[in-house]
Amino acid sequence: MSATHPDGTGDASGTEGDAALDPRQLGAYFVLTEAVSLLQHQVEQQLQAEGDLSYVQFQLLARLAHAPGHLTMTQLADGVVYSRSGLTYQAGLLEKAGLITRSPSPDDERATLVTITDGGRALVARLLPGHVQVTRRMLFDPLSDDDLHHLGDIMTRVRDHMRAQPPRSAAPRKRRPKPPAPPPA
Amino acid sequence: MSATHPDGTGDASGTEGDAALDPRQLGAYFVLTEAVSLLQHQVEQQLQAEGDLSYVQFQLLARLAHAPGHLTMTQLADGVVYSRSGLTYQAGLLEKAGLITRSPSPDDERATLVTITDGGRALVARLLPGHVQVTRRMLFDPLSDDDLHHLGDIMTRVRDHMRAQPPRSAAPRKRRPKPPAPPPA
DNA sequence: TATTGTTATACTCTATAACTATA
DNA sequence: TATAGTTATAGAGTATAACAATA
Repeated sequence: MSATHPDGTGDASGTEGDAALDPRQLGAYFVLTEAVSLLQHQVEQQLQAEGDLSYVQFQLLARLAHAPGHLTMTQLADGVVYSRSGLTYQAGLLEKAGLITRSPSPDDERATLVTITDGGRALVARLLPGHVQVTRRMLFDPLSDDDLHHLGDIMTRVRDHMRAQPPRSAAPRKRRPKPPAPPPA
Repeated sequence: MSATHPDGTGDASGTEGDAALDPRQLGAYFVLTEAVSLLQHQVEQQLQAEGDLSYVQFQLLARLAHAPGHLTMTQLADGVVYSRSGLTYQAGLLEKAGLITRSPSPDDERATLVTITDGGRALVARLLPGHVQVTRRMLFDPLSDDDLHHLGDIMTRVRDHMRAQPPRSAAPRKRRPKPPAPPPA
């Protein structure tokens, strides 16, 4: 976190070739993220309080509960974004809690099949009403049927658009290469 | 979280006393959180790559940049949700990076006034175009003017509704009380 | 006594790289 | 060689509680 070149040149405004967001877009963006952040916070509170689960853990369980059969680790990770090791960590916790089981796949010996247990299903079932209640109270109470329709429609298009986006080479700088330190002795 | 279908277990539906979400609401909710999660991830990547800032840090700086004068720690924390100590931690990082300064308030000797430095403003200015570009590419490209209007309107109402919500006593269980261990000897 | 902010500490989570084993 | 998953480890972030200073 370095304030690289703090040269005070006001280069924020649209002189860069790429058009900037207009105020309405910026406003919509800010209010969207703010609202979702508030919602997420409440949801996390509820899941933690009633089920001792983090949001990610709930997502993983819900995903498994909705899936037809088993999922491999990779399939399970897909869409929950983070690294393999992160999933291994969470799966370890969930397995220790008796909410899922892991077993080798018969099709591909490298793969691990993840299965939700009855306990896992029960927990999801137990948490879902409260989850839904929070969501409704926070998100849907102020919305009309028409709003709901619009919101679902809009965000579906946005989501599909996002999913279709290529990984985008536009990541200009890699974190920091960090030369490998020579091993001692 | 595939937005689409509700769920096979059926235990979400209204047998609990409180009305459950209907499939369309559930779908809208899932797709909303999924889309925002994807967006946030991209935004975080960009801020990290181009400015070595976390999203929270950027939010804090942006908040300061927009504020008329100084903000106290408490004012700054408000809306970014987390604990005082968390803010102190982040403020420490930002101050060390020369992006903000902290000074005692003349009005209230207990309070600390946070001020964004020129370097901080410059950094925000430098990051904003890319930030905006990611946001536009991910969020606004697939949206019409009409969509944008609806989205802003809807989420503003949602946000206001959320902000107006009382802290809600409905937090049934506190984390875990954990009895204080008696100090040894 | 209540409030503002800091500190100390413990814990959770995520990411990177090295590793094993299968394909 | 590439892929699936795990492990080790390090780092960032957050929360809790105890604390000091001020209102």
